[in-house]
Amino acid sequence: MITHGKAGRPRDQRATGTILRAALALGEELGFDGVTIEGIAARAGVGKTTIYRRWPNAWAVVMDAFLEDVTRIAPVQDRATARESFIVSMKLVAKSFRGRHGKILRPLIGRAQIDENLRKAMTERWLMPRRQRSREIVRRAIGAGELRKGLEPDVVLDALYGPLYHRLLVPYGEVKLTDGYVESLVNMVFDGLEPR
Amino acid sequence: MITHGKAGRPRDQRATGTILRAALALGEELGFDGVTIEGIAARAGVGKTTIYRRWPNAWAVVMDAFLEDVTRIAPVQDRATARESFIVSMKLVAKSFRGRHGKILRPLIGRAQIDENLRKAMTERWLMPRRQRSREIVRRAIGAGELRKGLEPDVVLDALYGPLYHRLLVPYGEVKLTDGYVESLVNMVFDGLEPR
Amino acid sequence: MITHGKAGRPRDQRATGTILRAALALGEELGFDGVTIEGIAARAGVGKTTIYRRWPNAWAVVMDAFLEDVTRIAPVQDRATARESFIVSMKLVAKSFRGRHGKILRPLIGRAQIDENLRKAMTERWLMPRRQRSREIVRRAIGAGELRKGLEPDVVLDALYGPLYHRLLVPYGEVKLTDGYVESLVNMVFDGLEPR
Amino acid sequence: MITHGKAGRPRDQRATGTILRAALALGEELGFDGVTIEGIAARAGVGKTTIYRRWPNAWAVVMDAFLEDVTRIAPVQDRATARESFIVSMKLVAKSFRGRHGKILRPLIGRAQIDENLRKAMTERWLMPRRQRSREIVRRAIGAGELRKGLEPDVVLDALYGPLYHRLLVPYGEVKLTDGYVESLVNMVFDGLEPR
DNA sequence: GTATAAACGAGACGGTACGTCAGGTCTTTCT
DNA sequence: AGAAAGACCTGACGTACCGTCTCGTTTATAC
Repeated sequence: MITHGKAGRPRDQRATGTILRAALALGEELGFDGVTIEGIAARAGVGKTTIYRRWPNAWAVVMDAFLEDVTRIAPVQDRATARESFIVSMKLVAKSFRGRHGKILRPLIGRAQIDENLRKAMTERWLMPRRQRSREIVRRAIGAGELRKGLEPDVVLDALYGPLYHRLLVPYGEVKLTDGYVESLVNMVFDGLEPR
Repeated sequence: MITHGKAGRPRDQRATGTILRAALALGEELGFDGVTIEGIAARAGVGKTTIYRRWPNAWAVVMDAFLEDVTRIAPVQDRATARESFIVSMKLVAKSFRGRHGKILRPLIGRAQIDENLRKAMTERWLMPRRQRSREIVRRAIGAGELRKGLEPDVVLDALYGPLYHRLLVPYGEVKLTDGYVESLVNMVFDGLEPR
Repeated sequence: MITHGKAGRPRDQRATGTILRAALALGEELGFDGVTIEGIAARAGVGKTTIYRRWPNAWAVVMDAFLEDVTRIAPVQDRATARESFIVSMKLVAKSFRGRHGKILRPLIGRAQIDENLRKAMTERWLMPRRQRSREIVRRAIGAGELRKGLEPDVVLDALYGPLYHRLLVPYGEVKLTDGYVESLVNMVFDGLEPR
Repeated sequence: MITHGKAGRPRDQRATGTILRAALALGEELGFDGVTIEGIAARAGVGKTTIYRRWPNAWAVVMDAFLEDVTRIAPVQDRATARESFIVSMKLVAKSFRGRHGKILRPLIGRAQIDENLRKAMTERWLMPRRQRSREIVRRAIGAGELRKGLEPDVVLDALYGPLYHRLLVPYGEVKLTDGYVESLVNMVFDGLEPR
């Protein structure tokens, strides 16, 4: 009497989408700490159990809603030179930080400081893949002689992307993530601080 | 008949300390999202009103408890050269991130993404003063010819400190904030990525 | 092409029995208010729909399980005199109250105070038939001169059986339904309270 | 430092009353199994905790609401003879069964079959006191020669009151608790079933 | 030295959301 | 077409904290 995982009513795929959209809408209206399982359920016209069957808590829903479309926004760009690749890629990232995604991302990374599962999801489904491809660009540029031999790709990437996240997350003033900022940042890191 | 704010029983100064210590203890035991006004009150043997009279919510208590001793930990160091100053200062910061303060700081910065008052407190009472002094070091180094003319101090500081906070907050892997990392990071940024 | 009520898979008759047994078992383990359609289904290894196809709710299942065997337990006894008939019959009833059936009957009558369908089922399938036969015994005894003329059979039966149910259901102390109690009760009612 | 059970804000006595009244009102509107802590709280304009602080569940509230005024309704009456005392007392009981209290009492006794605390409350706060006084009447009547020597008061009371509860709780037909019924019942029990 | 005033601990108050359970219905696949 | 499995929406459960509000008590300044 083998029931090979097919018995029973299948999960309603439309419900999943409705829930994700409701979560984002609520977050944008009330702020993401105001997102509540009960709120999502009411907004999506869905029972609470239907949500709990898919996610363990409200933040996990928001994270999924975010990851759903973040991947196609701001993908890592590959250009002729590393310098150019990073300027283009990072301008895309800065743009998404300035816009709708920044509004979601800040609370999400914030919450991830406390919620280990959230942290893991963010790492595996978003950041690691980006890192991978970026590391490749650095390695190729080293091989091609564009970048100094002996550089550690991860340190390089920290030096480039670190400041972006720093400005997003760490509140030391009112500085903005403009395209100009990205350009002068990348150039500065490529050229070094000292006079030649 | 003006009673110039001196009438009535004065606030118990010992209670303030007890509350702060209780908040930290609870945070370290349960995680900082498990810190609750009721929990602190019970732990400190204090009424809830006594806490609400001093702080608006539990995170504000934790923030105060943190700021209380963070200032004397890892103050900005000033050495003969900017490169040296940053290496020393940032090693202190890295050390505090690796230890007890990192455990508190991560949740706090996390929560500050959502709580505007927390963000403001952190900026004004901790980050801005540090920035100020660091900016001065950069400016002096430019004047002394150690650093390239025309550099914007804030971009420089982002390039140096950004990666540190990035590794603390953004989960892309298991890299650690060692002293060696700080050294190679600072040197890399000072020297630039390209071969000379 | 008429398929007159024979089409499709026939109901599994064994399932009916399994369900009834599961309901009783659960009731005896958890108390009868802990009996749940989901619980019965899980215990009987049966889908919830299979139960809903046969009964409207959990109490109806329990009622059926009870009525299944209550009829053959404690049937109304007919002896030479009414007094004897009632002593024997009521001792049987008292015995069943003291035992397993009392454990089920109390919650059932309790629930019947609220659930009109339960009340109806209990009346029609259990109590009315007994009443009928008991009334006959009373009427015959009146005709035979054993009982006073002009007595209303229903009042007589209330006076005899009422105390039994009273002790079962109404909690005024710790009195027990012993055989001795039945005997002295019946004799007292037959003889009257006043000295002759 | 003795805090003699007086510390803290005292319970709001008006809330207690509002809750009890809300519980009864809901019960009469929806039926007593439809009475819910959430419903009572909403109706009374009170937080759920305020109810849970006083009672463990909805039935306990209903029981308290019932007991509140049941004591002054239908108190045990004492007349010249036992026969008269019981006729008057039981007519009062029958009347209350026919009216508002019967509507509440049936579900309550019903639920008490399942809920041991309810059973206990009903016994101690309502039934036992009545029993006590009724027993006294029986004993006095025995002493005065109105009743046969050697009668057990509890069996006598069962024979008198049992039928009343029987008709209230056990569904064998549509017989009503009229004054006439009470009279013929009491007389029958006093006189006995057999012709003299 | 007696008011007056504020802080204190305790704990009740009306709320919101939690995560769970069961209800009764509906939708699959299997027999 | 019935059965099992299991998803669906609904509604109530009992709990935890929220931030506010009495209480009675304590501790200080002001008159």
